[in-house]
Amino acid sequence: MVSSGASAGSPVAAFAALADETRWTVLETLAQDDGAAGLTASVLADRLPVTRQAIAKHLAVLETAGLVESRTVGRERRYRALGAELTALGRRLERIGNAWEARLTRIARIAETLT
Amino acid sequence: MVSSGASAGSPVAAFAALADETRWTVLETLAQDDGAAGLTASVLADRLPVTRQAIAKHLAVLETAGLVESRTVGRERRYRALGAELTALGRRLERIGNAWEARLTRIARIAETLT
DNA sequence: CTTCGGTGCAATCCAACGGTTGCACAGAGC
DNA sequence: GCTCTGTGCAACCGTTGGATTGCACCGAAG
Repeated sequence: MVSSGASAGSPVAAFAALADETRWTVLETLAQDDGAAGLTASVLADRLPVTRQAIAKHLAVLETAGLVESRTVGRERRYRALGAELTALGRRLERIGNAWEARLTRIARIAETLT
Repeated sequence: MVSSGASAGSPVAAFAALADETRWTVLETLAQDDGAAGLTASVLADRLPVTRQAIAKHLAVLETAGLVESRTVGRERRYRALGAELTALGRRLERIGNAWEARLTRIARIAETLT
């Protein structure tokens, strides 16, 4: 499986998922309160000042972005934060930034040689 | 220097800046074609299928997020991509992801001990 | 001085997004 | 059986955001 993770294809979708304050709060709440069992949308809505449906939408976005995982227990759906995906995304950003910097310094060196 | 960089405060603003395809194209174009002189909004608009004003807005967003730097030459404004900021943001993401993972494994170990 | 190319500002348009409310459905517990 | 709680779907609303057009301004070149 490659296509659904945050480290796949264009990272823009993942960044869009991370570009919302409420979504970050959801992620952090999941990451902190996670007892490997996961939290339901209702529980999250109970702790955050937004409706359960809003939370559900955010969870859907996060799951599509691959930053969250869900498993259905009985009639309820528990969500877990996927820190590894976040890490992968971070490493990817780091690589891109380094590549740009490298190009800059290389050009600078060439310019220096020409002087 | 703390408030303007992409690595300051909440990273949400930086992610919002990175959550747009056109903005990424602008960034990549800057990073590739950069001859240390930088590119103007007009030049960018010439290469990308969007208006100069749209580019200007994107550049403003990117500069606010600290991902781009501008310097005024004559009557024109040249922009440079700041790869280092991107790298810093990436490292930050990496750290958060690792923290979440660490918490998970710690909880898992405790659960194992209880069994 | 006049002209031309690069910017900046403001108004406008439309799609996407976050959030809410309401309802309908499913499953565990009495 | 009935009830109560957790989900899911759909419609709706206000705001944000990407993009356009139009105009005014300023600086370098003729």
